[in-house]
Amino acid sequence: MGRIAAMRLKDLAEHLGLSQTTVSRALNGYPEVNEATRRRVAEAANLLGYRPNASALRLATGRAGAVGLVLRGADELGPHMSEFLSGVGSYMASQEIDMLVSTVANHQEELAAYRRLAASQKVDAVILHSPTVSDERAELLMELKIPFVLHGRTNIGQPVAWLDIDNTSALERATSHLLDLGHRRIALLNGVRGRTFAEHREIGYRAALTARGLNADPALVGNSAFTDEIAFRMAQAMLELRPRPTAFLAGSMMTALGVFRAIRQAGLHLGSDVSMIAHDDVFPYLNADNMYPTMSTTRSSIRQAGTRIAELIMQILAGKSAAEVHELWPVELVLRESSGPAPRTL
Amino acid sequence: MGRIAAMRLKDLAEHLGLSQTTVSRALNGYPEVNEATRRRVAEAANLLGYRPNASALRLATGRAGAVGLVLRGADELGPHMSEFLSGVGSYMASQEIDMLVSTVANHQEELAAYRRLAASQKVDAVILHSPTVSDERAELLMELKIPFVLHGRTNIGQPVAWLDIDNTSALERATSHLLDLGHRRIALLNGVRGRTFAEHREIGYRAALTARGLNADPALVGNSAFTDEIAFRMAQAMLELRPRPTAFLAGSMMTALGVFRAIRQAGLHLGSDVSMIAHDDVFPYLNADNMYPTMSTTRSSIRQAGTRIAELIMQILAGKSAAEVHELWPVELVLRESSGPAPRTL
DNA sequence: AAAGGCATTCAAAGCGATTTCAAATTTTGA
DNA sequence: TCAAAATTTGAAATCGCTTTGAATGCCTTT
Repeated sequence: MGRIAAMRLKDLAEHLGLSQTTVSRALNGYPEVNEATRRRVAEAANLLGYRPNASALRLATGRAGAVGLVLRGADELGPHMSEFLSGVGSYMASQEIDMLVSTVANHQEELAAYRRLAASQKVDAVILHSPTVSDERAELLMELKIPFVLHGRTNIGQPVAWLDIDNTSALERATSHLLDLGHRRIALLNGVRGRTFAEHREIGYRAALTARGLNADPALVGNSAFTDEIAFRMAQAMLELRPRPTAFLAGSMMTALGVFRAIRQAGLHLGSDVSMIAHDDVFPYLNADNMYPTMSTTRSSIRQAGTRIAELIMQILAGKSAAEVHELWPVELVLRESSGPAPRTL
Repeated sequence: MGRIAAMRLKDLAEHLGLSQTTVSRALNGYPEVNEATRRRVAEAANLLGYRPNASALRLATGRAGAVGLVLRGADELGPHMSEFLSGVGSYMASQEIDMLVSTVANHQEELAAYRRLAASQKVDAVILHSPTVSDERAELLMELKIPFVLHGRTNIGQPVAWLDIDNTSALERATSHLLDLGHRRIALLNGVRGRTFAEHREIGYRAALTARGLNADPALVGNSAFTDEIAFRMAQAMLELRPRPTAFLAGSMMTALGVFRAIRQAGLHLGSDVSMIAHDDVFPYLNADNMYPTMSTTRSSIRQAGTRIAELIMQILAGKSAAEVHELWPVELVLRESSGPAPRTL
């Protein structure tokens, strides 16, 4: 109610006995203003805590000073997303750009949300994530002419700015390593079907198998969201197969926790009876090095990706062409205790 | 660059052969407009995808249409926060209110961030979280006259709108239950010192002990952030004490994972050699029921709290007095396999 | 001494909405 | 039938900023 009336440019100008024009210019670093005046203005502004009204500034400049992020299902704001977000945020904060986070219930609503963002001009750009192989949202954003950077990759007609990690190569190397250790029945707990990253991972997995003349057993490939519970169930079922898998490729650390539990419940030992390599997005609160046994991982910091994507967004907004913004990050393979030689007997 | 020129009120008005005034009124449901015209306007607006420019609307109405959330450390955007946020978001989305998330490096920056939000009028209200017993940020927000709802409680001179869970009672009941089971050396892995919720939990813990004529052993009380790694180290150290603790109260599910690992590494069994009751904020991807053994918990959905706080914010903005907005939520005690009778011998 | 140039400053016109106040039209009532 | 009231519309002011174009004063230059 009794909101304090924030100081306006006009007030500041009157206080200084100057015109709004001059004060505005002084604060925004325009050259045509006397150095002495500029200092005087800056000092007063600082002292009185003046900051331009954001809405007015946006209206006048036409820039929203914000980037949007639409999350599907509200659950999508899980550990991956929050880690990614804080990466984005740490850079955006330094640029005084706001992050506008909205959540929607489903695909249709998501498309509607982008249309709304475009029409109401609330954001200058958008970060698009978890793309499918041919992503409708990306097409819509192109059509709406709202700049965006994609976290991941997709195949639509036009060039798109993106940053992705090399999932194919990561899984090919992880799988090859397990094959080197003598494993022949290797389970893949992958992300949901249709997502580009999941497809890429499966390609890498199959490539490694094929290179040894092996075929993937469909019973050993699961697609699902990355929660410990689903992973537990899938791993449990797979461990009941005969011959059972001797190794698991887990799509995330949450998945790894579930698999781990299934292994233990089956009375088996991780690292000897069964091996596991998990993908690690590097969560500060869940460290592969501190697990017991320590977890072998394919590792890539999703937070760093967020920070970099924020930088790329700024480049796009500065006029760089989307066709020139592509980054494919390599993924480390870090071997620890959870991956060992295949057991002699099953 | 070649941003598509979004349709303006003026364009829409011209298209309809009406004045901006009438169109604006028609869209905003003012009574003094002919029903036929209103329908015609609504139809055209819908067809042409018109939405008011957010900045202009905000400037004209003086309402920002957004609530702010400042996160300290960017790490603060961990699993708790993201779960809370998606609770907030799900309600805010239904009200067409944006969430403005910013991250800061430390306490000083956080205070500065609030001053900035106030001066630039980017938000109508703020959600304050993780308060200390006497929270400086709350005082600042009062001073800045920026409405807010606190997630947790604090003690400053003036009345503050808040929603909190009953941490004291939760820990008192959990501790009492362990005492009933015969445990006498019960470790408390609490949140960082100074935070209200951590103090409240310790009060509950001590109250239960005192009721049995026992004293808390300082060596069995740890204060830290809720990560599996720190919890692992603390639990490990405590398990080396003689006599060692026979039960743990874990502050979060992440903490529980670390304690669990320490127990296993010490060659002990959870549920028989050592008991544990963990606080569960209800993460969809980490379920106490699906752990092995299943985890006894004090449970309260942090997501639901977020949703409710969003509602409370809207009430505050609608003019409800902060003094009338207080909610203390009970916490469930859910007993599962991880808490059992104290072992006979140590 | 007049003119041109430079450094500063300012008045006023946007930006795209809402809202006040007045005008035009229709309806009502006597 | 005509004034008064009710209904419906519109012109213009306003929100707080940026930015254009003009104005001011002071040096130089010729």
